[in-house]
Parts: sequence; structure tokens; C-alpha cells
Amino acid sequence: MQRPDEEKRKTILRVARDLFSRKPYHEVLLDDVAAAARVGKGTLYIYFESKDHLYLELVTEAFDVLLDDIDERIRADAESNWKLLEDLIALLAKWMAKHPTMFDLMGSNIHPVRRDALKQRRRRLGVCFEAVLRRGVEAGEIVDAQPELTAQFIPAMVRSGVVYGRRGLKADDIASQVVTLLTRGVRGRS
Amino acid sequence: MQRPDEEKRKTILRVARDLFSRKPYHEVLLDDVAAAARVGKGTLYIYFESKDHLYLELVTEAFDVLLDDIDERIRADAESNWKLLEDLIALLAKWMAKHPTMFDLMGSNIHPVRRDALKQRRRRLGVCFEAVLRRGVEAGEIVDAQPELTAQFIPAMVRSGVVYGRRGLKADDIASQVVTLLTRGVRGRS
Amino acid sequence: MQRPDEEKRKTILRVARDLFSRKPYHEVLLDDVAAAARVGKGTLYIYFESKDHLYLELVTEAFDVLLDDIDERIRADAESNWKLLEDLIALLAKWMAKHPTMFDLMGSNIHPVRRDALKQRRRRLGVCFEAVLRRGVEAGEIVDAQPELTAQFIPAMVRSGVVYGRRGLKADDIASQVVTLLTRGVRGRS
Amino acid sequence: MQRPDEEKRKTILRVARDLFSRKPYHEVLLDDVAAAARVGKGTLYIYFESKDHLYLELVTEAFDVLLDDIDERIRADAESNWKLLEDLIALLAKWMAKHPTMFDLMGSNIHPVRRDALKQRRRRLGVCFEAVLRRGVEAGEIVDAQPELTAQFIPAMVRSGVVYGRRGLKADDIASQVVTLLTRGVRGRS
DNA sequence: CATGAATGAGTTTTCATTCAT
DNA sequence: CATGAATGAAAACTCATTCAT
Repeated sequence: MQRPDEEKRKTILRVARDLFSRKPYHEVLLDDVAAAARVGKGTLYIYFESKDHLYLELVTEAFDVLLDDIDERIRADAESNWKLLEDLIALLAKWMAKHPTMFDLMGSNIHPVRRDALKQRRRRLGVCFEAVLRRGVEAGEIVDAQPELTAQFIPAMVRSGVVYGRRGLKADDIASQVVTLLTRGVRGRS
Repeated sequence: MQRPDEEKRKTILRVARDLFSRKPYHEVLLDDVAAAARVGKGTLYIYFESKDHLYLELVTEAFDVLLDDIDERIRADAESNWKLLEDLIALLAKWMAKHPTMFDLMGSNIHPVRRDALKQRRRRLGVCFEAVLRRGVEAGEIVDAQPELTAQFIPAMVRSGVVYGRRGLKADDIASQVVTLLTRGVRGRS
Repeated sequence: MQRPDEEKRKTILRVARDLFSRKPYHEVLLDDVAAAARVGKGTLYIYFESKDHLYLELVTEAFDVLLDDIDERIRADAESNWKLLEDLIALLAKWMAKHPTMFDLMGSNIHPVRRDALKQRRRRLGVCFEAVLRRGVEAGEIVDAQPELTAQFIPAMVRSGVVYGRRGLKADDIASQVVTLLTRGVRGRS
Repeated sequence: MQRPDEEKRKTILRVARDLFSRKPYHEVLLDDVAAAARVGKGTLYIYFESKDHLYLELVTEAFDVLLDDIDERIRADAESNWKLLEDLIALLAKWMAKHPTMFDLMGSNIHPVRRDALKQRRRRLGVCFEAVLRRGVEAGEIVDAQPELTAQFIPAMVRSGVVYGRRGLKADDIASQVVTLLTRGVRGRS
């Protein structure tokens, strides 16, 4: 995807990500984006087809970085599926802390057509975890009757920790609590 | 002489909830709401101060129903805190299935001033679960070093199941998977 | 003009006059009028055809009182045309002090069709003064090459005194200054 | 790249002045203004903050032109205060003939907050005349016990001549009648 | 007659997108 | 390529008027 000025493109995306992280979609004006990126408003349309497309690229880009990281980790043979799972959770927590509103963004602000591109990413994330879980099940490391649900739960837990957790909570704290839950739940052995 | 009609108010809220559940805030026109409720546009302004207020009422109302149900269940002495926890999760799953987008709505569509009313509800939800967890810990039924995080995880898991789970998934399926997780995690005993 | 409840009609007119004197036409809501008159909004439409008609009646009514007073004074043989002129000015000043914004109201708030009814009244006022001036000219009491202009000037002066004069200015002060001007102007005899 | 166009701004003001002179504030739609100025509706909002602001600028601008002209004339040492007074009246009459409704506009159409800017101008106009009158009194050219009232009368007379005078009346006719009145009134010397 | 809830045409204002320079 | 002035469709909200009770 070679563009006239790849640098400028990056700047716009970075600046836009900032704005979209702070305000809801409809409160972020392209005037603001242009001003913050120090470019003319028309320039935005050289690099992005529309506000929706800019927004979409923004979110998917961040997402894709995560998904790539996850893929890479998965491919790098881990010592066990459980260890891999722990690593992925740590990865996820760190990423989520950096993009605290990225999942909110997925909300429903965007045009339905574009929305699907986002849902698909979110789903892929689940699929990654599901795969690891299933392999763990096969390997006897994991016992889970509904791994596809658990796979959805994991990112959801991480996100809720980041978004609703008390101030000062570290990504590691969240990750370790998720792991604890997956390890033994919270029920006392009586 | 006609009297202000509580029935009509309900109708508007119901109809609006439908629309806001299907489309993002800015795509729901008051024209649509009025048309769907079979009332004039001006009528909306008799019952609600503004679009924002209508929307807020919509979400908080649904939320408050849930919170009330939860409070009631908590007060009705349960046989154990664990049983109570299971009940609340079932309750939550059922409610969430009925309002699949209610948490998304909380996202970032609404005016910042009003947004707080929602955040506060979400927080109260966490507080309820946290209280039950802590009591469980005291009673020796539960082992959890970070109950306030777990309390956030629970609604998040339920929501992710509803929103991203495969079609045809029942509220009960989700609830039971959450309970399973909380009970023993997914790690195999090797 | 016998109406169901002449009293209620009067109340509405009085109350509306108050409101229209304080705020521009479009800021006076019929809701306000109805509330202030302690009647239902629909009731207004029993007594008046429309907001415009109510407004029109309001202004013309006050005007007609003035015009009637003037006519009466004119018919009552005065000792001289000059004395009559002085009396009319005093009358006018007193009336204007009671309806300070009545001429502003004539401004251009109202529907063009209705507007003419007002212009006509204002003109009639000029005509009254013009008639007196002309008779004064014939009687040799007055020297004026343009009595129809002077006739317009008189109400204008009185109004400006009421509207823009310093607080606490009495109707008599204004009237007497107008009379002074008409008597000898302000030019020094050198 | 286009530059903000001062010419366009002028066009809009001129066109808007025309419209506001013919119709009351609330009957002048920004659609009309935009159409008449041959610009898009949004363009109006580039040059003016709101309808109110456009309107205010319109009126104050015209007023300020007059006030500047008057100031200039006053500073240019006149042969006598009386001659100066005559000049100012002529100036005023000419201006008023060009903006027949400018004083009506001041009426009560505009938002209260903005209204003050106008009242202040009208007052300044009075102050100018008052200053000249007082100097004339000191110089023995003028005899007037209430110059501040006379100062209010002068614009009022001119205006009434323009607004209510017969068709075809020239600014000069009005000015000369005002001067005549100020010179010797209309009372016959018997 | 009296009421005030209901109505919806009418207005201002916003903002993504275009395009002349 | 870059710009930012221009555009106008779209949307929230108002309020005179109607009409069921």
C-alpha cells in the first residue's frame, strides 16, 4: 500500500486515533483531525476515502497489530498450550491497556457495511483463543466443554478490567486474575 | 380534555428501545421514533426533554430494572452465597439477552454530561457482584484475591457471550459456562 | 361585539398587552398568554382568530382609545387651535407613557396584511394633528409650510422622549418640551 | 486554495440588509439570504456566527457609518454650532432615507443580549446632538432648557418624516422642516 | 364553552464532502 | 499533491393551531 507520503498518512492515523479514543465518533470532526494533523481538510481525502474509512482503518490497524502478534506467538512453538494461553492473555492485556477504548469504538457508531469488518476482527480474536483452547483440550491440559465461549470470555474479561477496573490497575494484574480464574475458578474447595 | 398518557410514554420508550438497539444513536432519527410510535414528532418533546434525555431514560430504565431485580434477589436470603452468585448470573444472562446492545449503548454515543449516569449504573452492577463475592470469601465459600476484578469480569463475560456467541446460544448456556469457569476454571488436573 | 364572556376577553387582552410590551412578538408564546390569563390555550382561539389577530386587536384597541380621546377633544370647541394643540400633545404624552412600546409594536413583526391596519392608525393620528395645524394656519395662529410633516413629527417626538428619555422623565416634561419647540424652536435671537 | 473573501462578506451584508429592510426578522429565512447572495447556506456560517450575529452586524454597521460621519463633521470645525446642527440633520436625513427601517429594526426583533449593542448606538446618536446643542447654548446661539430631550427629538422627527411622510418626500424636505421647527417653531407671532 | 395534549410544517444550524486555486 | 472555502442535505427542535374529551 504505497502512498505518496506514507509519513503523512501515519501522522493522520495517529492523530485521529487520539481523537477517536477521547470522543464519540460524531463528536470528532474532520476539521479537528485535519487541524491536529496540521494538514488541510482536503488532504484527508487524498489518503482516506471517507471519515468511515479513516475510522475503520484506524481500528482495524490497531487490531491487526494485535492479531499479528498473537499469530506470531502461536506459531512460535510454546512449551505448552497453557503457557501459550497465559502469554496470549498477557499480550492482550498489554495491548488493551494501550487502546482502552478500541473495543468501545467497535460499538455501533459506524456504517453497517463497515461495521462488519470490525466484528470480523473481534471474531478472529476469539478464534485464536479458541484454537489454543481446543489444542489444550486435545492435549489434556484443558477441560472445557465450550471452548468457543471461553474464547470470547477472555478478551471480554481483559477489557472490563481495563475499562472498569480501579485506577492504577496494571495490565499484569488483570492478566494474572484472568489466568487465576481460568486455572481454578474462585470456588473454595470444601 | 386529554390527560398526559403514561401508556403513550411507555409506548415511546419501548419503540425507541427497539430502534436504538438496532442502529447507532445518530442513525436513529426522532422522525423514525415518532413514526414507529405512531405519534407526532412534537409529542416526543412533551414526554421527553430531548433526544438525549429520551435515550438516557431508555438505558437507565432498563438498567434499573436489572439492578432492582438483583437487589431483590440479594435481599431474599439465599441458601448460600455461591447459590446466590449463580442466580445473579442467570438473571444477568437473561436480561442481557433481552437487551443485547445495552452495554454498547453505554459506549460513547451519549453526551458526556449524561454519560455519567450510565457509568454509575455499570459500576453499581459491579458493586453488587463484588459484595456477594466478598461475603462468599468471608463465609469460606469463595477464594478470590481480587473480588472487585472478578465482579467486573462477570458482566463482561455474559455480554461477550450474548454479543459474540454463535447464533442460537441460550442465556442459560452462557450462564452455565460462566459458572463453570468460576467454579473450577478450565485447567486440567494433571 | 358581544361575546360569550366579555370579561374573559378583556383579561386576555390585558395580559397579552403586558407580555407583548415586554418581549418581541416571536418571544411571546401563546402558552405564556394562556398561562398568564389563567385559561386554556384553546380558549384563546375562542376569542381570537389567531395570534396575529389577538396582537392586532391589542394594538389597535389601545390606539383607538387614543384616537377617540383625541377626536373628542377636537370636537369639544377649544379656546384656540394652539391651546387645542397643546392639549392634544399632553394627551398623547400621557397615553404614550402608558403604552411605551406600542409604536415599536407597530414595527414590522406582524403579518403584512394585518400590518396595514396599524399603519393606517398611525396615519390617522397624523391626520388629526395635521387638521388642527391647518386650522391654526388658517386662523393665523400657526405658521407652517408643511403641516403634514409637523403632524408626523409630534407623535415621533413624544415617543422618543418616552422611549429614550432619561429615567424619571414625566409625560408633562416631554409634552412641555414639545410645545416649547413648536412655540419658538431653540434658536437664540441674536 | 481560496481565500476568505471580504467581497463576499460585503455582498451577504448588502443582500441581507435588503431583505431585513423589507420583512420582519422572523420572515427572513437564511435560505432567502443565501439564495439572494448566490451562496450556499453554509457559507453564511463561515462569515457570520448565527442569524442573530449577521443581523446585529448589519444594523450596527449601518449605524456606525452614520456615527462616524457625524463624528467627522463635528470635528471639522464648523462656522457655527447652528450651522453644524443643520449639517448633521441633513446628514441624518440622507442616511435615514437610505435605511428607512433601521430604527424599526432596533425595535424588538433581536435577542435581548444583542439588543443592547443597538440601544447603545441609538443613545450615542442622541449624545452627539446633545453635545452640539449644549455647545450652542454656551455660545449663546441656542436657547434650550432640555437639550437632551431635543437631541432625542431630532432623530425621531427625521425618522417619522421618512417612514410616515408622503411618497416622494425628499430627505432635504424633511431636514429643512426639522430645521425650521428648531429655528422658530410654528407658532405665529401675534 | 373550555381545555391542553397532540400535531407537523417550518427554521436554524452542522459537518462530511467537493473542487477551484 | 495540498488546501480550505464553499456547499447543501440532513436533523433536532419549536410553537401556532387543532380537536377529542
